[in-house]
Amino acid sequence: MLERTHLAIIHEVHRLGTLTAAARTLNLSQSALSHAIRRLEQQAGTALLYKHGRRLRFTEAGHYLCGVAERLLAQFDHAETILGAFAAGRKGSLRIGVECHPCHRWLVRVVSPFLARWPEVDIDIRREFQFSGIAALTQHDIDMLITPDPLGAAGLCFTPLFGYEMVLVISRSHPLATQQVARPADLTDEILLSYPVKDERLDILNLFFTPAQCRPRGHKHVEDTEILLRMVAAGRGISAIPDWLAAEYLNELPLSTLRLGEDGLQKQLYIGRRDKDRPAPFIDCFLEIAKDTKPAPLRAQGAGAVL
Amino acid sequence: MLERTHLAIIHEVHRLGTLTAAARTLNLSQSALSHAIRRLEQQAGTALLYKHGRRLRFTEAGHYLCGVAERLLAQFDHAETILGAFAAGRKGSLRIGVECHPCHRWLVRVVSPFLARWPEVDIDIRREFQFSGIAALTQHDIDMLITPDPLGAAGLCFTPLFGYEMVLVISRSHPLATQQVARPADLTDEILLSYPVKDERLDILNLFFTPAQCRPRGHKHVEDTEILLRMVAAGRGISAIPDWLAAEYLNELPLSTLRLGEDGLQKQLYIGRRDKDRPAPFIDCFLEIAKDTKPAPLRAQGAGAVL
DNA sequence: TATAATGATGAATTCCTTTCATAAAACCGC
DNA sequence: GCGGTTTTATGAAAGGAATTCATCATTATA
Repeated sequence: MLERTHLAIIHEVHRLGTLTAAARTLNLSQSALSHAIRRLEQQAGTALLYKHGRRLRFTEAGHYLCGVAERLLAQFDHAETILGAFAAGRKGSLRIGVECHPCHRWLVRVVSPFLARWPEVDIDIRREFQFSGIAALTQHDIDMLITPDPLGAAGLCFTPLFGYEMVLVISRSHPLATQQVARPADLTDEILLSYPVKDERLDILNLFFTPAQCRPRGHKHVEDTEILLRMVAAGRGISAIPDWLAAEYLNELPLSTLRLGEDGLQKQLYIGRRDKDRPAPFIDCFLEIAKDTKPAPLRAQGAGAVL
Repeated sequence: MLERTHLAIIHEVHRLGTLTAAARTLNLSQSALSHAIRRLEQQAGTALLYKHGRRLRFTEAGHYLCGVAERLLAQFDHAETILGAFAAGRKGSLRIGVECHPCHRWLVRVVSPFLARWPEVDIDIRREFQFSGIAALTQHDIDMLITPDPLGAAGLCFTPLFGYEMVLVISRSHPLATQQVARPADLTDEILLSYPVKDERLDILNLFFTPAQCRPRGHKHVEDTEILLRMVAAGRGISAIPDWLAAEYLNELPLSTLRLGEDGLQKQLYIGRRDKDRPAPFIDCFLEIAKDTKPAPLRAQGAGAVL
């Protein structure tokens, strides 16, 4: 069977002209090369070299193999280089799952410096999971998960990123706009606008309405943050979004924010990864950048601010 | 060092999903594969596979290597196929030396069916030799030599192709045109036209003039057969060419042919090749076709015919 | 929960590669 | 032409790396 060694021998003999010289550069004995070539010729069933004087010349088959060697050896070398890059953790790809719809704007601010720092690492961001983000992480479908719900799972670990408060956003012309705090009972006539996520993953339902045993009058899904907030501003519904996200839009749209209940709906964003992973350096780096990246140019503090 | 074996293992594991199955198709034990992968991982410094349940999954580096394997293994396979073609003698090239200028027209009639029969064999025809055709053959510069002068040389063998007669061609309006036989003394006032070949290789000098201790008045070289014969027809000189070649032109040009001396100048064309060569089948095939190809549509028999 | 399937591991073995020693051939300078 | 040098070829011995064997650990399946 044709092996890389054979190609290397053929190549060096071609380059240097003699077995002896090739043997030197390959750190082998001349005899070893002679035997190796002989074996290869026997297996191939055709001569590759023949003696011309006391030098060697290539037969046609030998010349052909020489060309093969040149191409394949280069590919082997390249493969080993890349593999080395993997080993050093320089190259790879980071598949990031995001279970936090409004995080997109924050995420791009993390990704940009990361991409500059790790030019050979590709980033892939996924929002859709067959089961859950946790499962995707466990099954190696993604490498990191950004989520506000660090559900315990064996082999995973979560690092807190930053805390934030989910706030109610309503049109500035809404009757409640003058209040500081919203109570579930105040909102039973409203239409809730949310990202297209299952109900059980919506904190405003889980932690606000359901405990109070009431629901909004209706519930619609809206994909895009900007459109969602414009609908809210137009009085078409209410929504709950992170405070820092609301802050970004308070300038542009006639919105008001209210605290959800007396204590507010406090959340924390986590970044999760597999425990056992040999820590690729760029994963740690991503984590560092993520931790250092504040959620947004936070111009409003907490809920109730209008600016 | 990354070897073909590693690629094969990676590839089969990817294809079949388990070490055990891959080991079966590779005729190795499961243990062998496990060890091999382990070694490779250690050398590469990065994991390639990891256990998921009781199956194996590829890390990113593993996936990368998988792609490399697919590409490289295909190239190895292809190289071995080609090498097999060389071994079977289907592929190669035939460098044919020709020491017989007028043979060109005959040669193309041999080469055409040969090329059809051996689509993977290239033919290269050479007329110029640094020393002699024999030397070129001995030194592997050519693989076959077509020559009328089979000079003995160690390691070469010659096969006779066909006999022919060198005949004198003169203009049909030449005073000698009515004669059957030319004698050297008749031609001492003539200009000899010949192919650009050294004098010692010209039979008409060696075997006709020189034995009679006389020479033509002049001697000019002409490269092209057609031009040479047109010059002869125009009375600008005389020449000696094979009878079968003359026969081709007797229709078209006002030429006459005369026998050179009482017995004519009888020649034989040979094809020579190296003795020791592992007989590539296409060399034998070329020889067969050459033997079966008569020199030309021979419409005139012998010298003296005019048609 | 017992059973089957799969991978991992350490030690022993086998097989292939390499080396060593030497011969043979070819070139070089005298 | 003849030693001296350079180069390849070869057979036997040595060395080392890949493979196997036997076994354990883990996970899925019935």
